[in-house]
Amino acid sequence: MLLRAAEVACAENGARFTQRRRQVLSELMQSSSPLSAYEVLDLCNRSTTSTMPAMSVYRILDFLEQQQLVHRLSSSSKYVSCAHIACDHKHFQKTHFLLCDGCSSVEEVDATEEASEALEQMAKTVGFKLTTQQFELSGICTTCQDSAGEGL
Amino acid sequence: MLLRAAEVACAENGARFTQRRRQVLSELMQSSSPLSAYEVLDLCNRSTTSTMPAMSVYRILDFLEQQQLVHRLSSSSKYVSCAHIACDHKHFQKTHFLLCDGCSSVEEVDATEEASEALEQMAKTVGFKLTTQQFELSGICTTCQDSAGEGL
DNA sequence: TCGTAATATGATATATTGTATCTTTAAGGC
DNA sequence: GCCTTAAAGATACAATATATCATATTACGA
Repeated sequence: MLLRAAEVACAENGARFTQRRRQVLSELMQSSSPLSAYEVLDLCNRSTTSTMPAMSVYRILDFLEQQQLVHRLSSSSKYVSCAHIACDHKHFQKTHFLLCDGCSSVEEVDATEEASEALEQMAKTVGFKLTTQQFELSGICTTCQDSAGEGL
Repeated sequence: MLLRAAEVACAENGARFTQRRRQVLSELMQSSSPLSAYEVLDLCNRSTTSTMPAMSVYRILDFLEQQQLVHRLSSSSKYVSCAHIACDHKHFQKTHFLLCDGCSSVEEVDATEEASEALEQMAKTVGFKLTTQQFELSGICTTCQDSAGEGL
C-alpha cells in the first residue's frame, strides 16, 4: 500500500509520519487532480470529527514536499501526490509536470536528456545557469484528445 | 520612447491606451524586477495624488497582458513588462522567462527550435499535446554568477 | 519511568492575491 | 449633442498564505 511506502520513506529520513500527515497525503493520493491547501483541509475535516486549522495543512504540505511525497504546482498553487511513492524512484532528474487543460489530470515525468540539454543550452545563450528542478507545462492529455474527437 | 510604441501597438489593435494603462505600464517598465499587482498599485498611488483601487490594477494588468505589453509570471504571481515593446517582435515562438534567484531580474527569450522540439517530444511520450506558450525557469544570471565568485 | 528537549499540532490573527458586482465617468460614432 | 460602449471607481469579499504564541505529543537519556 502506498501509505505504507510513504511511512517507510519518512522513517528512512528519520522523519515522523504522523496521523495528520498520513491523512493529508491520503486525501491527495485519492484525488485525480491537484488540490488547493484549503480543498485538502475541507476533505480532511469532512473525513474525521476533529477539525484541523489551515495552518496545519500548510505545515504538513511543506513537510510532505520536503519528503518528496507531494509536489506543489506553483502555476496553480495546488498540490499533487508524487507519482513515485511506491517505486524506488529518486528525483535525480528534473521533473516535468504535464497539466491537462481538459480534465486537470497531471502526469509527472522525468526530463529527457534532450529536453534538459536544450533548456540549459537556451539559458546559456543569455548567460543563465539553470537551477530549476521542476517544470510545469500545460497541454491536452490522450483521453481528452480522444473525447474531443468523439463529438464530431 | 517605449510608452509611445505601446500606444501605437494598442492603436493597431483598436484598443485604448489610457492614462491609467500608461501609468501602470510605466511603473512596470521602470522596475528591474517583476512586481506584484499591489506593488504596482502602491507605486501608482505614490506617483499621483489620486488613488486607484486594486480592482483597476488587476483589470489594467489583464488588458496589458492581452496586448502582450506585460507578462504574468504564474510561479510568483508577479508581472513584468514585455522585453519587446519597442521592436516589432511578435510572440510567435514559445516564450521562456529566466528568473534570477539572486537579483530577481528576468530575461525573456524565445524558445529555441531544439527546446521546443525536445519538450514536445517529451510530452508526446505520455500522449500529451502541449499548449503552453510560456515557460518559467529559475537560475542564476551572469551578473550574480560573477559577483558570487568575487567574494572568494 | 520520569523528566526534559525537540517536534508537531492547535488556535488565532493577519497579510497577500484575486474576483464579483454595481455605479459612475469618459470616449467615439452617428 | 446624443447615445452606445468601454473604462474606471467603489465596495465587498473570496482564496491563498504566513506569523506567532500556546499546547500536546514523542523520543530518549538519566
